[in-house]
Amino acid sequence: MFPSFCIAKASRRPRAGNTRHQLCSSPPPKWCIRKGWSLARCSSTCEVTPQESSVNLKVFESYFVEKVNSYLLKTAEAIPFFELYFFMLVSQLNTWLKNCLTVNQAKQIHAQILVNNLCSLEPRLVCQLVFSAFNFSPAVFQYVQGILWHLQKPDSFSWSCTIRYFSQHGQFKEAFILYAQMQRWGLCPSTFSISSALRACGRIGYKIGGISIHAQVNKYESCHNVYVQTALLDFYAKIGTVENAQRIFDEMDERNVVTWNSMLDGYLKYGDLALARQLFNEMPVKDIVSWNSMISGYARSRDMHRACSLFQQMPDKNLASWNAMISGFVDNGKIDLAQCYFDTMPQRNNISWITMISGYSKCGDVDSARNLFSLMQEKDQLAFNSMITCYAQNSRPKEAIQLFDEMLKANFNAQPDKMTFASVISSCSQLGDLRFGPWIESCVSRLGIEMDDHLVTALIDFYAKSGSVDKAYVLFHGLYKKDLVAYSAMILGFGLNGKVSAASELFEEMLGAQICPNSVTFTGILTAYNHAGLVEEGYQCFNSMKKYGLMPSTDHYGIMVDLLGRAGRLEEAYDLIASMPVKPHAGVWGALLLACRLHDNVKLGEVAARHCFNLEHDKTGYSSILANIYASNERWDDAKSLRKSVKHEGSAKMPGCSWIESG
DNA sequence: GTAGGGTTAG
Repeated sequence: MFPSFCIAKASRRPRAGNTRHQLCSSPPPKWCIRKGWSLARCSSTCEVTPQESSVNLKVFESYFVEKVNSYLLKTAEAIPFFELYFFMLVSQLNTWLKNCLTVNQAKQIHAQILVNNLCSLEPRLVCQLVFSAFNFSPAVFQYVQGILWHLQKPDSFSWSCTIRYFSQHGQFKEAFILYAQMQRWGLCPSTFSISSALRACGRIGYKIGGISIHAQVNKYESCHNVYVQTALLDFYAKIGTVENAQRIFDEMDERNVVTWNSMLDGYLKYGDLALARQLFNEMPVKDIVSWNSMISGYARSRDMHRACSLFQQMPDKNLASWNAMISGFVDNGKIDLAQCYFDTMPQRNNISWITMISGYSKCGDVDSARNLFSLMQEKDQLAFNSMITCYAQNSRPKEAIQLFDEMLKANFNAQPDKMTFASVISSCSQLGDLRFGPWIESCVSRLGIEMDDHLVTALIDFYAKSGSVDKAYVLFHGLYKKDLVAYSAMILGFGLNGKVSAASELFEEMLGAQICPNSVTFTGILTAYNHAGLVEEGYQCFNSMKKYGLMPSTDHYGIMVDLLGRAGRLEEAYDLIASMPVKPHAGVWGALLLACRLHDNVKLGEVAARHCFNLEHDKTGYSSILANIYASNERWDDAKSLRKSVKHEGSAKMPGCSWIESG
């Protein structure tokens, strides 16, 4: 509970002769107790439940009550107690602020700040709110913004702190909005609000924002400040205009190691490794960041040899150095070496674990990923996200959703965010059950997740794959920016739902919007033609892939084989498989086998089935199709002996489970 | 105060 009574600055002089107010009358009053001497509990103004107990204040409070009662008339002795109480109250509020975790708690503490007229604590509250590790939902942002707007005294420091905190906690858009608003309040931005806002613009690639700040910087004296100049340099390096970064770098009177590092990072992002290495060699002082940046630069360009060499040469290594190496091995498909470094490193943090988990996820080793995840001591939001993503991307949607449930129950440090939902929604679309729709939407609104284009695209895929293509299209229309992924999802959605003309129109629209299709887009459009049985259009589309610099994948061949096969062009389908530059997987031969079943072709059916048998351990489905082909051709003996041999191998078909019976 | 290492959608 909050302290049982309120303290406020005396707003008017108390009436003379009233002993109750004698305490405040002389010397000139500083504070008085509003609710009288009985210290009766104020109508409970607040029910904050801070993490730390308020025992000290409570102890003091009872002591105070006792003292006040016994010294009721001895004004001079009561006042020091009273002031002390006030300071304790402030310190208690500070403690609570430190532990304030939710907007609700913040609102309650804020109410107490206002009621006690302790407005000097408001900036603290703002900073604490944004500094806390809890989720930065739009509600928090709005609340913080509200406090800043209504500060009794516009305070540049609170604004700057808030901008910096938002910028440091990945809330870049918010940081920039606050930066812009700050100036509407007539506050001159400090050098560190400028650099924070620039950082925010650089991170989200908000070019206009950063360039405006650059233009504005000249208005202030800050244009010669090394931090501001470094932030500007870094901004241009991040958005990829290295020439501008270079110009700022050249014109700087004073450079520190961060300036050099930012320039180095610019070269590395730009992909000019030789220039980066030259700068690295020229640096007057290298710190650990310089070494780490250079190592990850090499790792990103798949030069693990040079990365290793630098790693061995560097005078001091920190966690980031080891993590950069692990990440490099993971990105280069060397999970064993990554594991080796992971085992060797002197200390690990969550980044090390998460890098390994995502590494195993990328190579499809879900069990190893799960094993690492379960060994993690403190699972944070990103750890849950990486494991959920691992399940989602490795076709284990049920486990993804199960883990999401655990995450909701687990703890406060791991609240789902939009990245979590991207994978959760993806899992739901794999399950293709429309009933997940309302569940997703209620979770999203309950947790205050902002629906960005990324999430909406995942939802488009979900609704399209669950059969609600109209809803998907409505969402598609509402997208802020329709990108390649969104178009591909929608085209596939139309394709799966048999809307071939809509798919092909959308494909044209996408080309008109200068968006270059990739292999997923072609999967979508080919699926559409396949569903409609449009062989010629399919062929044309398949052949046009080269025009976009794309090699048809095994999946694309599979769709074409299916399309040709269903149309009865079995020989052609077989020739297409024979012409494949890569080895066809069982899906491709399976498509031909199915087509042979459809058209009762024993000769090709046997060939296709033989390939399927060689490629897949579980032969039951394929042999069942082949047996059916035999039966249709009245080759009862062959059908019988095939079924018998499969039974003999101990993998008898589970009754009613064959995917072919329904297909 | 600035910089480096990790998790999203088709």
